[in-house]
Amino acid sequence: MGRRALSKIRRKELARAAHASLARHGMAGTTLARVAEEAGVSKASVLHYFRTKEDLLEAALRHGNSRLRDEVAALMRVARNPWERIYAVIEANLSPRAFRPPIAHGWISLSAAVPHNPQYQRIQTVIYARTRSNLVGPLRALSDPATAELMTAAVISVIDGVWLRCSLSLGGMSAPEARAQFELLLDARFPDSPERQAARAAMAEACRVLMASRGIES
Amino acid sequence: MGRRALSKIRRKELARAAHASLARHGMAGTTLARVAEEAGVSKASVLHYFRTKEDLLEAALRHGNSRLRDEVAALMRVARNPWERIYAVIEANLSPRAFRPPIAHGWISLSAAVPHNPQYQRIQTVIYARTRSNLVGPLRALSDPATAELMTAAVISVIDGVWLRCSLSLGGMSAPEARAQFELLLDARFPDSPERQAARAAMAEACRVLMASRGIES
DNA sequence: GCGTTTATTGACCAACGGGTCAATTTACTG
DNA sequence: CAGTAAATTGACCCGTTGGTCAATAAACGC
Repeated sequence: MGRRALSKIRRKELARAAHASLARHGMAGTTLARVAEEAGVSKASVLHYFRTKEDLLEAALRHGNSRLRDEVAALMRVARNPWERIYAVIEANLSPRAFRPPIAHGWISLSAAVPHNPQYQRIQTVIYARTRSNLVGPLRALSDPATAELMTAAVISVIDGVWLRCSLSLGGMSAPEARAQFELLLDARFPDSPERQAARAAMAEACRVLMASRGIES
Repeated sequence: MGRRALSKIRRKELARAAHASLARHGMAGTTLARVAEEAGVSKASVLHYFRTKEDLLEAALRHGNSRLRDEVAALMRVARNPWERIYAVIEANLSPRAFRPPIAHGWISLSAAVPHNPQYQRIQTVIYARTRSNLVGPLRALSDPATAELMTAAVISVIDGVWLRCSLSLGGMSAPEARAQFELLLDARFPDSPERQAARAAMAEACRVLMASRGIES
């Protein structure tokens, strides 16, 4: 095994460990020692692969987001029309793999750090732009540009809102509850047409299949 | 001046200082020394009024929320019908006094700490329950119970979403943009009736008057 | 096999954070 | 005024944390 490949693997594993620690213990509780323990290496080793803690957390942020991004990408590849693309984004954000209190908590912890770290801010901007792009495209196909923009912003707000609520574990925001909110929001401009119903069912099923194939239960 | 009253005042001032530090420097950057500096006292004095840092931050959380609560309460007293009560909640959450990146940042910072502190969790639960109650009441008067519940949850999600976006200062979520999202959401179940239009205008004006009377510019 | 990277680690360090304490000053009470 | 309680603070303590370093072990190229 090449040293180069090993290095990549170690970095990935450390990013995963950092993300796990972030999810379980939050930003304050995520120390180099804990990440090292989680990864089963020494603290000095962590610093060997990441010069600073900020670098490590940045990798953790990218790692955590990559899971969601892959989820969205997988469903987007399955989607065949605008409605399916919209539901691909929604279902990916509610998939049992991602929509869980610890994951949401890690996400919020990093969001809280964004104003103090330009690098985090850049990453967040990219994430935001991608989600926006994924939504505004299909919505433009279904409505006028202004409506598409507004609906996109509103859908993103609801995503952030339900994720925040999920991270707090208060009243335990569940995926079905969240789904109902998205339906309500979409109702504001779109009738529940057969195409929309079919797309909703198709993407929910696609998400279920993807989860089941990975052995993840909802 | 009684010692008792002085103590109350000092605690309030320290809570304010802690909240200000939280808004400016986030949770990690909020140290006892910084709060002391912000309040113009020594670090030991801070510990004299709050046995522990957790106590201090709890007070800061209550303080920050009390401003929003007072805002909502003031507008709710002005409101005379269900629609006005709904817009009272929305406008209070978008008032220039509260809807600002630093304030939102402080709020998110504390939200990130909620899973690690039962006391914070309890406070958040109360805040959530109050907002919910403020919304579900008027909504029940305008629709069936199930719709009222769902719309309440969705409005809260949008509130949290726009606040989170506001705290990130990405794309700079503005109050008008946020307002448009609430309008869109409400459109899902309610026509833009004359009553609704009148209430919207009335509460926006009431909020403006309240702000102006305090010398706060939007 | 040999020299040179690279990985890994324990030991160590300086900075900092929360929290304690004793001492001094200030304000109330009788 | 005297005495007591509260306020205020500087000095100090100690655990933790991010980060450094030199030493050792492993892996690679030749």
